[in-house]
Amino acid sequence: MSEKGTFQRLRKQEKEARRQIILDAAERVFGTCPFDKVSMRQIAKEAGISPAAIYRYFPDQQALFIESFLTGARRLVHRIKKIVDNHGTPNDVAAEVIAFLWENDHYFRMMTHFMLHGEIREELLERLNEMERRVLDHFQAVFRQDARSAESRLVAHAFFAALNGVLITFHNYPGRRPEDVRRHMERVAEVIADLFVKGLQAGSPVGSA
Amino acid sequence: MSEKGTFQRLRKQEKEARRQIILDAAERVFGTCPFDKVSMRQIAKEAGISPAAIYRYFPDQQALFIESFLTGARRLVHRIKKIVDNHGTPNDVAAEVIAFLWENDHYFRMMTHFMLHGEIREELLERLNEMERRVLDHFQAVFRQDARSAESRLVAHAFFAALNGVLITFHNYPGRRPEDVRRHMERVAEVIADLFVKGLQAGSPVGSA
DNA sequence: TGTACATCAGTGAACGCGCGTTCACTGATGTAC
DNA sequence: TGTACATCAGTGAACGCGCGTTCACTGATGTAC
Repeated sequence: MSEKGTFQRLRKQEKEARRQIILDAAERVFGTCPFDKVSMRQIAKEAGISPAAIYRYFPDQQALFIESFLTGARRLVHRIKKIVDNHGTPNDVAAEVIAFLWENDHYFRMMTHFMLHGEIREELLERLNEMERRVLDHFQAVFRQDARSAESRLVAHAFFAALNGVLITFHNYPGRRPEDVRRHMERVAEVIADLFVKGLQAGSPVGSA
Repeated sequence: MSEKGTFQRLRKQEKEARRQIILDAAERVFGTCPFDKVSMRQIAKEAGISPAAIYRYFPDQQALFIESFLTGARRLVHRIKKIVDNHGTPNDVAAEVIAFLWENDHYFRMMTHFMLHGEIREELLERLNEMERRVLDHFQAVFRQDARSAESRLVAHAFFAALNGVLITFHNYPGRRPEDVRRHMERVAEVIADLFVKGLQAGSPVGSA
């Protein structure tokens, strides 16, 4: 009985390991190919299996993509948390977000994809939301406002949105070399972080004259 | 000779009118169908012609889409200009941008599409850039900064990016009714406009301690 | 005025492509008696 | 230990779809003599 249990556990672990191989392959493909060009066939090829085999491990493409995205998002959240814990500034956080999503463009692409092209299954959406909430918690903390005030949450929302906007707006900045685009993003993000800090020092964010 | 010229001019006008019919049809299709689902076949159907006929008036899909986008963008720029000319505030501008791009979702979709999924032909890109420059000019003006300072231009960039970010980030805000989403966007945009104004009053946007 | 030709808008069908996903099947391994 | 059966990973080919675009063609109108 206990041996049988062990066997089953082992097989489950092996299955999990193979699942991870697919995720890793997906990761690599995302790294070399624009997100919206990535296909199940490509991922299968990179993983060394047939496309049909993927469906033993993931119900469909959406589940696989979101799983892959969450892996990266967890890494980013972890980095943000470290900065906030070490008494970093909003500008430090902004720089980290820009850097991470610049260097891991596919996560950024997936994020905007999920934000814009809805139709995400309820249970997957919940996992995305949970991630967003964690980001917002950290953003709220870095501004050192009263964490329970609704306005402070709104500021976190605004900061999150603004940083996303920077990444999107200048993504295809025409006629610039990539390093110039990145530098521009960093500067704009810095302006935003700076204005947020100064604006918050000046008074309650909304309504007070 | 002069009659011949008139004839040719008339025919050119007629051709232009038919071109406009296609653009209007595209506009209507965009209004009822998510941007990335719109096809040449659909537009042709709405215009009452065959898909092949479209190619007499536009070299390809990209040219048609960008032309359609520019029509809407021109309208938005015009509204922004009016607000700035009438001494509106950044918050007024923010509200207008959110309202317009909320109500004309397809323009917003196209904008993000162009920003993210590059590969736009040089000559069309230039027309998009020109539009962006006009928006930035007005943004710069509404903050009443020194219009020639590089920092003031950077603030305009930041404001533009932040507003885009608001529209994208909360576009699919889960489990909310559309009017709640819109209200949320308005509030977040208000926070941003407010923090920008207060932050600018507090001092030079970047670098000054 | 009549005729031969050129121009051009527009059509229907097809091309070629790539995609996510499914299906019938193989072959290996584990399980029960 | 041997045998019949169950389980399951994985495959190759195909399904069904929709897309942007092209092509050979029609038919109407304008033009030249």
